[in-house]
Amino acid sequence: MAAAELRVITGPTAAGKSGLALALAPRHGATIVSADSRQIYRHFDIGTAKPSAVEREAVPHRGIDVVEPTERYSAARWAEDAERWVDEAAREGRDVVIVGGTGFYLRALFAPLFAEPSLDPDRRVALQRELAGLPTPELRRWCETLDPPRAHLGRAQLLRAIEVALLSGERLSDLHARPTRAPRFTARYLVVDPGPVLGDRIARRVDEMLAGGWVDEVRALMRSVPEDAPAWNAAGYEAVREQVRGTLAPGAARERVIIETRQYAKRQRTWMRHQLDAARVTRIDPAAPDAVEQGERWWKAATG
RNA sequence: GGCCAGGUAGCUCAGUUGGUAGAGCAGCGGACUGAAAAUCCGCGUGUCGGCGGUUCGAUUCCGUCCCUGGCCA
Repeated sequence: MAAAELRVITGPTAAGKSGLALALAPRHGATIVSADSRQIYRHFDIGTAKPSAVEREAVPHRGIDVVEPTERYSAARWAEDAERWVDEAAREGRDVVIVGGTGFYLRALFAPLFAEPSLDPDRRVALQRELAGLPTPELRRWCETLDPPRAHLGRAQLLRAIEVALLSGERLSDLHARPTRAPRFTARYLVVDPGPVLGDRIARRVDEMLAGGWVDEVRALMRSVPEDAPAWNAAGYEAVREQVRGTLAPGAARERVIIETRQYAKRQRTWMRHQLDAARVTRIDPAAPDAVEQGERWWKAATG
């Protein structure tokens, strides 16, 4: 069976992906499937810019509020869930559009990850505890002997490479080289990016979040969610936590959040520039007066 | 107006006993296979406030002017 083509609206954070999707999806009776590693978490609403209740009322959404903040989610899991959401929509006779800026999640769906060997959970926890205390250069040295091709990567990747090598006896880089199952879907991307004004849009959105009660949201979450829960791992949340703790002045926290968000947007652009198949990408400036019409044309265009 | 402290990278500052300068942050580029809003890697020429003077050579010393902050009038 040939892989079906899915529409994907992506682009850096705060570019206006969601707004465009919300304009296009209802016209075609489509369900929005979110590809966003932070909106996955329940209760982290304002700072992750989740669509509002009204917007979710107007258009069915999947991929939002999927797990608790303490749970570790993953690209592989999202890809699995996303396939299910797409299938569900198909059964309901609905079209689907994937919307989100987590590039790694998109890749996991359109280029399936390798089949992970089973790793003993107990040994894994013990090993993780041991490795957590080691400085990054030390981990890098370990990786240089255990799995050299991965040794140039970041701490999170080093930990994983060491873990897999020690627990499975196989190198992650070797596992990656094995053939994976064929993707069920191919992507047609609409990359939403307003260009140089993105920085201003980010600042404006941060101010809206702050005005919308983000600090109160964080204060409440600090009471109910453990300090090291995975969900905290989102741009800006740490700065707001510091503001709540009183170790960072509100103005400084706002600046910090804006800077971190811009840096995140920059990383997304780098990813999209190099990792997305350019032949499948249509770019769009959300500020163009005919942006929705352009989106409409993209929606209807059939490729290959 | 007087005295004092400063004016060095976009920002905060270090430094040069005279041989034209370097950190952090920001910014830019890049990596990325179950934590990805994460995790990492690379990139530092800037009239050293202006103008004169001394000197082979001044960002550094001297003079003067301008600007900023503080104190005194």
